[in-house]
Amino acid sequence: MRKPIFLFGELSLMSSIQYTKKIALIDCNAFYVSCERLFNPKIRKKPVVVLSNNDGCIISRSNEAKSLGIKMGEPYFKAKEIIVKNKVQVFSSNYSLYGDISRRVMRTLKRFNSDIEVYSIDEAFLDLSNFSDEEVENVGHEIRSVVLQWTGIPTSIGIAKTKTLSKVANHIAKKKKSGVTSLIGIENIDPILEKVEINDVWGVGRQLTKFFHKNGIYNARQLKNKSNTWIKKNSNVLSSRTAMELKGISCIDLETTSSKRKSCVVSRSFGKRVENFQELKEAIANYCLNASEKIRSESLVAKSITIFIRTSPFQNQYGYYSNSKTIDFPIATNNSIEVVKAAILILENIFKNGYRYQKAGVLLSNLSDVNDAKNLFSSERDEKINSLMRSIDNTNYRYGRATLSLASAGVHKKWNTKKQYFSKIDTADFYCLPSIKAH
DNA sequence: TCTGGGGTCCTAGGACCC
DNA sequence: TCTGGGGTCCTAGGACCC
Repeated sequence: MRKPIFLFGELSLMSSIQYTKKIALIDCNAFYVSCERLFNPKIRKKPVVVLSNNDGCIISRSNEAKSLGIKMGEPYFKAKEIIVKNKVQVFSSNYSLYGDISRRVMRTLKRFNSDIEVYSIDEAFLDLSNFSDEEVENVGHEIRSVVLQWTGIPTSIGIAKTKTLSKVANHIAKKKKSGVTSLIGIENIDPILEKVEINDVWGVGRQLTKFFHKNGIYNARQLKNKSNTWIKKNSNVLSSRTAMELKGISCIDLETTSSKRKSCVVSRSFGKRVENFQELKEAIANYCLNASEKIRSESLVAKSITIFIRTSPFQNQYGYYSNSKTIDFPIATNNSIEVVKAAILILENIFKNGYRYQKAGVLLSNLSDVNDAKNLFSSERDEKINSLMRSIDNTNYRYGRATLSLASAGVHKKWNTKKQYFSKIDTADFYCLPSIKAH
């Protein structure tokens, strides 16, 4: 839950009774690259990049790769020349590895305070309000060295009074060798905020940057000092929140309890363009199996399903087509068979012949807890299907995904994602343990 | 030839109602 | 022929995040 934004009168009242919060943002440096390096010491000092699914874009870069001018999010084929010339090590992404290392990092952080918000796979906010102004920076250094020692992952840590300011602090920490920056106890942070470009502020994306530039706001200090009335009138409540947070007034709370998700998407770009209906159907069926399994594992059921398909937005010579459709299930479900059935029905509806499809996906939405969703109509048949789903899940958990599947999901999977540079490291696999040769 | 995937929240505008 | 105004709810799409 977010706190309301304080209006003028309340402001002085609130600040007089509010104790100073201290929020740390811990961010893993070049996280995916760091994970690959853990298991491959030879690439420690070398330029390394990790690619997105389908080996499409560059989504993680080591410092050495950054200084070669390789950009975040850049398509791989565009950077290939620099990569080859400089012998940059390239990896396809290995999300189960990164997820596993991430959990280890978060577990380590929890030892410092259980009030933690795991914000993303490589970031967490930690409440350090219990420490004094004087000691909090040292605590940051302590966290950093313990995480490095226990997990091998280097981090940057920013500490400040609000989440947005701790993001700013983190941004500064990234450029420092010590890797830790605290803005706690600094009377006037304007000179610091002045050096932070407006597009580097958390919550300010491309569109807002354009808007702020048009209105003469180029850095974080300028936004901070802009009147709240002006911001609310000319922008929106989110910008207003950001500005308040820059002023040191916390508007975005730490969310320490993980809430249930509201939607679940599984979508992929194809390794090869797909033109025929049968293959598209197989792909969609596979995504449905993944999505249903995922929500089953979280005890959720979906009321709605959306299917979308599209051709490449970058290659218009073949004609662009994109379409999606949503339908509701009669009764909320997480049953793979029902989900696949509904999906194919939609696909038949939106599929058009003669296009080279590049991507497709399924979205399960209007999710609710399976126990809340139990209704009067559940029958013996439902129980049987549920127990079938459970045994499929258990089998697949034990013997690997796709051990049990549906016929509609196909076997050839010509459309499957490209993963040319996969590191094949599996932390749950005995055979992936580094070996030590005995004499 | 080759351009990721998975989320959340906000808002404008349409549908509907009285 | 002339055809209100205001409220609520829902949804699609946009913007943002990593």
